[in-house]
Amino acid sequence: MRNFEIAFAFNQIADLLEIQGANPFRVRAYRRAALNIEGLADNIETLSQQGGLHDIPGIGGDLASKIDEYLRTGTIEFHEQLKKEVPLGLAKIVEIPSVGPKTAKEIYDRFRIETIEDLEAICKTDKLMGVPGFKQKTVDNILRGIGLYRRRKGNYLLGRAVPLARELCKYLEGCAERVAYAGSLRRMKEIVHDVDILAASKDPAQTIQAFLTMPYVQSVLAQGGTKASVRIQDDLQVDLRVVDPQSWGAAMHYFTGSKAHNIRMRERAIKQGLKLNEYGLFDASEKRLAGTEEEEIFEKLGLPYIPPVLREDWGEIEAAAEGNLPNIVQPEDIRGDLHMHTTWSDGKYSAEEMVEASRKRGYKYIALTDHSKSLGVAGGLSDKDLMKHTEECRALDAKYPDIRVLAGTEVDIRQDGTLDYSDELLAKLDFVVASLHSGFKQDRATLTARVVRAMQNPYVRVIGHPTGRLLGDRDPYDLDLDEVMKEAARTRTCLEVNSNFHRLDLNDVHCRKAREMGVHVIISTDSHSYDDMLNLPYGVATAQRGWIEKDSVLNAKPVEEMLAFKPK
DNA sequence: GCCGTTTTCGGCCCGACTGTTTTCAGTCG
Repeated sequence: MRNFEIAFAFNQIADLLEIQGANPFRVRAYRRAALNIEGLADNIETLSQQGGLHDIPGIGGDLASKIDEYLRTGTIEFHEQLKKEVPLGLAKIVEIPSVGPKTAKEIYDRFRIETIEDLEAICKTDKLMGVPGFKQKTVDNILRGIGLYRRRKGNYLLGRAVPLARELCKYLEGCAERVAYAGSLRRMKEIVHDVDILAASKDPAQTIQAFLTMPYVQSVLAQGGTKASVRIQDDLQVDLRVVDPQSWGAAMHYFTGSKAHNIRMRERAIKQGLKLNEYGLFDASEKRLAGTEEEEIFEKLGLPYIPPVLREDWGEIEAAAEGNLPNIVQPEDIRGDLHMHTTWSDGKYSAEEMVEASRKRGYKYIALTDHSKSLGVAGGLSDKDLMKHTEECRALDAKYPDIRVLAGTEVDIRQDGTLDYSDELLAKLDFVVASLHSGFKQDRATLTARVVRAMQNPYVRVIGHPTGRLLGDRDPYDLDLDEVMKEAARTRTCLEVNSNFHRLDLNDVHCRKAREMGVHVIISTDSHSYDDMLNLPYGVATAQRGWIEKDSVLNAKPVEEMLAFKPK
């Protein structure tokens, strides 16, 4: 997919234009286009060939021709021109918190600094102090921003941020009427850069004081009458905003975002002669029409409630207006976990222990899918052990009538695309997941062919963690997902949404694509321990962000129906 | 640069905090 390349180019154009002091609305146009291209489920090349670029919101004649230019030539002349006019290093410098385009340009014009290192060096001299508008505090802030920028590589994974945010909210509960986290965390994005907490309080000063003195706080970054920012352990920034209880709903909506979604909602309000801000929804005479509850805002704007996971301006407002919001899968729809490991391979707990843990969670069925023989490091099962494993699954199934225990495997797709067990063996199992665990560096065609071949096996029901990425650690394999999804739809092979928050694989954008291509998914935890089982909500949220409906989630179906969904 | 219930020009979301300023620009979300 060239989508990300083009989105990157547009974002960079926006940065460079901003530094040049271009029309801010023009800058915003590039940003918006980049955002929409990133969130696109379709391959932009295909879209371009079909003449469908204009259907992307924010893409008009000019940007469409720039996209075509990029697809044709690999560059955009305007982009190249800008890069000659503005040093690229300045675009990096603008990413430093507290350094915006104006500051960057000012410093560049005076000192010709082009890198973050240059900037740091000059901050450590007293040269900046002579510049109008620059004093010690400004310089200190830039230095602090540089430090923050460098550490930002440790982006916070969703699965780490959620428990932390819950803890912080709990801490503040005694000091406000209502407390909740908002922002990208509430939208359940896979990576968050900060935590936004909202509090409703009649005494904001007291709430803010409590926030600033929490035991987790390392330093205070900003504080005012209604908002404050702190840094807590591991350099995570936490922002608190305090509003009057009657504005709770409006503020929740506002601070949940996304920004693009908010802008669209405000535009919708304006068209109805109303004004929407974080305090409420108001008519022309400033009369408050809604604001205490989030639901009221949608209602007064003539929309059904849009869940936070959908608020990305990926078409949800249009869908809501037409009554076509997807009936997204819910955590309670999940009837069983179809990807789990035990001590037979590299799991921490025995098969029986995993069965009991699953019963406690109320699952109706599970598949114990230990690794196959090639995966020596993970204690993959020999042919003989696989049969013993199957016997134990059958025995457990008989012992616990309230849960169906399926004998399964996570079979390796070998480097040549064959599977690690013979069809004869696989035929004896109830549930087969096939995954890549080796040969990640193979070229696109080879990797794609491996997965396609695996899907053509009549026993393979699921491809596990299809893209192989590890957030922050390993890029996805170079796979032609278009091809994979086409074959998945044709062979009725499911793709996994792996709930491990280091993976979330498929991701939200892929899920959206799967939905559009009619591919079924399973949402599973790939549990190696009890703790891993708690990750399910992250997988569900990822599917939700991809508009996946209950009907296309294999493990939301009753067991017989699930088993009857056989691959072709 | 996009876009249209104020439609092909002239708008474009809106408010808080900081640091530098005596009234505001820059940055951020």
